[in-house]
Amino acid sequence: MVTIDKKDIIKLLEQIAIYLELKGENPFKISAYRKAALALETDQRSRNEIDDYTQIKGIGKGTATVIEEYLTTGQSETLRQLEQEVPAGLVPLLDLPGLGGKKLAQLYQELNVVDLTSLKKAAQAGEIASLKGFGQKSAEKILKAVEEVGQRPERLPVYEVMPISARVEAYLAELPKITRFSIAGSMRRFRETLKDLDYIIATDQPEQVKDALLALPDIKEVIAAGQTKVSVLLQGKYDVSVDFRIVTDDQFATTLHHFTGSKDHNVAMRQRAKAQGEKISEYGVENVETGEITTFATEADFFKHFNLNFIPPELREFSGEIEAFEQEIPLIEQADIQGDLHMHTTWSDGAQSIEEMVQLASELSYRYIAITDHSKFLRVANGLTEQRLREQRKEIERLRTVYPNINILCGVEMDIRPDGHLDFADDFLQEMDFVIGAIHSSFNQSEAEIMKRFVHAMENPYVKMIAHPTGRIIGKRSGYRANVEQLIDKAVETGTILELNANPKRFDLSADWVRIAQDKGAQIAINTDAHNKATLSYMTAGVRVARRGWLKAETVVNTWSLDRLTAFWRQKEDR
DNA sequence: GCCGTTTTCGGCCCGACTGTTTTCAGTCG
Repeated sequence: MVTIDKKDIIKLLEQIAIYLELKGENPFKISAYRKAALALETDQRSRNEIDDYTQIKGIGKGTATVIEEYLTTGQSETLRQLEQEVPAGLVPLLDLPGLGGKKLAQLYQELNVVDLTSLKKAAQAGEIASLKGFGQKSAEKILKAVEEVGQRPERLPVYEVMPISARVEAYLAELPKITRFSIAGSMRRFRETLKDLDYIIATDQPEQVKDALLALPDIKEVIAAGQTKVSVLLQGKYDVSVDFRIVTDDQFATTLHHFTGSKDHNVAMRQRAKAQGEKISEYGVENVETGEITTFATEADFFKHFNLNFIPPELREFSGEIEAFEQEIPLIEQADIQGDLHMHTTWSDGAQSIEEMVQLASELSYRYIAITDHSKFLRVANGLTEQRLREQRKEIERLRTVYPNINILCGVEMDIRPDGHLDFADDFLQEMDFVIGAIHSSFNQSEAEIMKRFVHAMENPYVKMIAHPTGRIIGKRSGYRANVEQLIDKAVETGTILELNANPKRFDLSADWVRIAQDKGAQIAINTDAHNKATLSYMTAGVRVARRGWLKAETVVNTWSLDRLTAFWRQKEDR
């Protein structure tokens, strides 16, 4: 018997929605299935804790029947029927720009398009342009889309897009006709992966701004150039589409909110507005009765209008933020950070000397840092032996006298070896100020083997933190088979800190996990894992991920004083 | 398909842009 979990149910409902879309079904029916899937996702309970699905708002009798059938038989008659009516090959075609359910249904019915190959054939044969509702331009667009398929991943990791975003922002900052501007969309919410970039621009000279935007360097294609919206494709390692919304200054706050999203957050906000007789659009809040439109100077004022505190963009994912921010919730901020507990130097695989790292950390006004080079097992990274770590301590002691304003900890990022043994014995570990446990080998082990390694490390009184707990690289590899839930429980039990690695390629633990970790009472450290000068500044990105995970400063140990931190460590040793 | 102390029927979030139209549908965010 195959076990079906909540994710499987969510997938089923989404799958049904996709097929209904391709059938050209009533859009509200389609969105009802999507809403049901979302309602399940938002519900904190696991499958076994839910007995009556109709109790969940958004799930009625119909959907509940579909779910029950799926749970008892492992099949869904609804989905099976749809699969018979609609060729499966059409599903991925929904991702092509300009093609939605209705147009695909038409292509299927009139040209017998069933998959990418047949779509390509129809496009190349010039059959599309003569269809009703299509034309020369849409035929060309489809052909182009078909040929470009697979050339770019659908979503790009945020680290690929950050430099492009920085370039666009530098360009906007120089434009004279702009009153103010802001990043919006999923970049402002700081999601791990993005589809495009969005900017909101306030100006009273929209025509000039539009022309200036169309003069951006590296434009590969202009997708839209309307009165309030300019959309371009920027050429780079990956092509990234960038949308600009041009509005007046009084519309800025509501437009910014609207295009920051997320979509689900916006829907929920509009429902809240509706309940008080108002309608939200990007241009303001309309009183339904009088038609009067209210605008706001800032987003904070906008939220205040709905009796809410300012909801940080990072939290606008429809995961409880609207109700929660009826109260004030202080999240961690960059300014709370007192130090960085994970960084490398030329002693192992870093690019900077210890002294350079100390200088840079001083410039960031940190109170303390830990120098944590790799340990001897990691030969490829020039890992340090006991002997070399003792030599490194001498150098650190020398620097302590040169830089009295910052505390420098003698640390090590110690390997947890494949068999679970730690790279150093306890009597050496107790010489160190700070020991990190980390996995850098045998990524393919089973979950049980990986967890055995972690548990053994966490049970050691001298291992104070686990670095990059899942080992993932966003968009590249999924990491080792860590059971994060179990890891968090063990961290709470043993008083071991879990790392939020601020490297944008890692962000490991992820926002979702640190949120759970905080709820369970675990302590988190946000560390850059810097290997050179530039990457010490990853802290800003790490803090934003922490905010996405609703972290308060209190949860994050590197907002604490060094005294409090060492007292916390002592507790673990005294257990 | 879901929902409801204004409704068990008739709404469902809202608007811009494009392309194919001659007043609008489809797509997108």
